[in-house]
Amino acid sequence: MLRFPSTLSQMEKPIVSCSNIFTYSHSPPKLPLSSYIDINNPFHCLESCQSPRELKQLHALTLKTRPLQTQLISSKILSFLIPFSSPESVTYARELVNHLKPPYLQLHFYNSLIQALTNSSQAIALYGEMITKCIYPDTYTIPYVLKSCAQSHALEEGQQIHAHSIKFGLSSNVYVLNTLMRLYAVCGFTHSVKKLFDGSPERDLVSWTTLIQAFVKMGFAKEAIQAYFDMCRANLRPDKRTLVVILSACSRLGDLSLGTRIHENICDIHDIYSDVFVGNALVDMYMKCGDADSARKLFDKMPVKNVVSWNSMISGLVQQGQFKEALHVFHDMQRIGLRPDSVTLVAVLNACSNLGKLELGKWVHAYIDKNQIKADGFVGNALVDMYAKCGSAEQAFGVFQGMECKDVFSYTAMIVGFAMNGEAERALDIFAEMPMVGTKPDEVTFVGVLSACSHAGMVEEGWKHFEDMSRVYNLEPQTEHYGCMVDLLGRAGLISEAEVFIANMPIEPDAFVWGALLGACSIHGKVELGEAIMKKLVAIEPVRDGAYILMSNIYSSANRWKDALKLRKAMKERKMKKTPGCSLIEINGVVHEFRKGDKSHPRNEELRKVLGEMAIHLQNHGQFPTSNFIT
DNA sequence: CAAGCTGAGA
Repeated sequence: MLRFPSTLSQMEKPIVSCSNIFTYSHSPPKLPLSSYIDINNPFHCLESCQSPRELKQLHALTLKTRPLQTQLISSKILSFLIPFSSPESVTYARELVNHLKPPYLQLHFYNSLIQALTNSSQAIALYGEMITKCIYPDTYTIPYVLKSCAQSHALEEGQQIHAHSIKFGLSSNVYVLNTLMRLYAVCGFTHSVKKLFDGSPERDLVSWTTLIQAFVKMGFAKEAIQAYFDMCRANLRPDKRTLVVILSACSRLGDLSLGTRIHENICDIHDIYSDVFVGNALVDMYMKCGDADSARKLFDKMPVKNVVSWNSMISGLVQQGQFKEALHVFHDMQRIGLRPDSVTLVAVLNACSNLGKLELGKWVHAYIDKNQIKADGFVGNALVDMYAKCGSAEQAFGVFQGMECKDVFSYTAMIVGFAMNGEAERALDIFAEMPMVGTKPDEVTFVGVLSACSHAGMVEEGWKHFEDMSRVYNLEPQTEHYGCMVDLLGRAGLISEAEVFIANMPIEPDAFVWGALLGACSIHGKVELGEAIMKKLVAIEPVRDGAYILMSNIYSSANRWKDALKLRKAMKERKMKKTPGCSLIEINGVVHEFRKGDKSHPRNEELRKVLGEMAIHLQNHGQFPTSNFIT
């Protein structure tokens, strides 16, 4: 006998008075209950039930009037409930299934319920109960439950179900194949996906799409493209979903010509502008391949745009270093009244970091608080980075402390942030916390750590961390790390140590490393060594101006004006232009940009007067600017 | 008896 305590108490009340479930709309209201019920067939009232409560009343009533038919009744009610997918009806149905026994308990009840529960992690448990009751899966059960496994990354359960699919002879079904492939794809087992695909007698477009997707997800973009061509060769035409996946492979490869080719193909086959997913994938592809103009053109032509379309534009521009343009697009987005989501805000914060737009960054922070967006993960990390790069290490630290789940990126942002703002000690304190919370530093973290040591002149400490990289953390130092070490040694005046260090490098020193040593020569006035490094640097990257400038500064400080002039001339002959020195400051929301030699600022005269006074003030206190202070 | 698998942006 079923027990539904709340329902029973409901049932004791006069049911007629509380609803119209047993009546038809034209029925007179106040007749006794018995006159509405067809005693021979109480189930024909089912369709008039309008709420779970009414259904429970009918259920209770039928159980009372027909105590010998509880199983039949429950299964009838269940059949009626199945098409409704509201949470209440699912809960009720799940309870009914618990009490049913074969032959009333049918496979399709489980199938429907498992499907309805795919998002709730109960699907797997229900599948287990089904097996316990000796009801065995068919080609519908397996895909539903596997979908749930894939969603919750339940690899072990998924593998057991994989075994079931073989045991019950279902593994040649293409839906079973596709969902199995999906399971292994989300768990990162690309090899298993490929093996399943290759071993299957039947594949459809979904199988190909899933295979390509698996390759893309794990960064095998070339294999993804290869599979795409294989698919075309097998005479299958891509659909919208395949195209989205293959376009993202082009994005990752940065292969503009392939991406453009696929774009042209799409125009032949589909009306692409009707699908916002394809449009977004195209915008993203053009952006990641460096063609911002084509991306913009496509974006403008899209008849339907959503927040992802805007985000693709904004983050694409940020990635290309077009920060001001990115903020322009963001303001357009606000003008049309589209609400930014966390992805938008991350991109905007990134632009703020690079432009020093502290005010806008603060606005984003306020927006995040006001809209109860969690300042965790990407958003939290972007906030920390923004405050740090805008010079507010304290506020960066505030956000950092408030974050519930800090990952490597959070720690790295904070360490680099403190290092950049001259707080080497605090940077190293944060670094020391990492082992305590079990977060493993990565290569970038060490760039922060080493540069902190470098700026604070902590030679010993720097050496220790550099050695720990490979010894403790199993990280191979890259040229950036060698560059930091050269910088650390060089700044501290240990130039010959730095030279030995470079000579012993296991990898080829690049411009970054030689540049650091040249910088040290510039600080310590080492002309001959500088000249030797200069030659190497020009050989590695002849178009960059940095080496020329540094070297010419070395000549100038050694009063070798002729040599300095010669270098400047050589630059002119090679048509190299010096990248002008540039600084930004934001006051009351307006960014003021100053380039070397630029006199265009409206308050230029005043600024120069103040700078002159500051120079005199500094000199009176024994500080002498090393180069032209006023330019 | 009813039903399924695959898509975008940090």
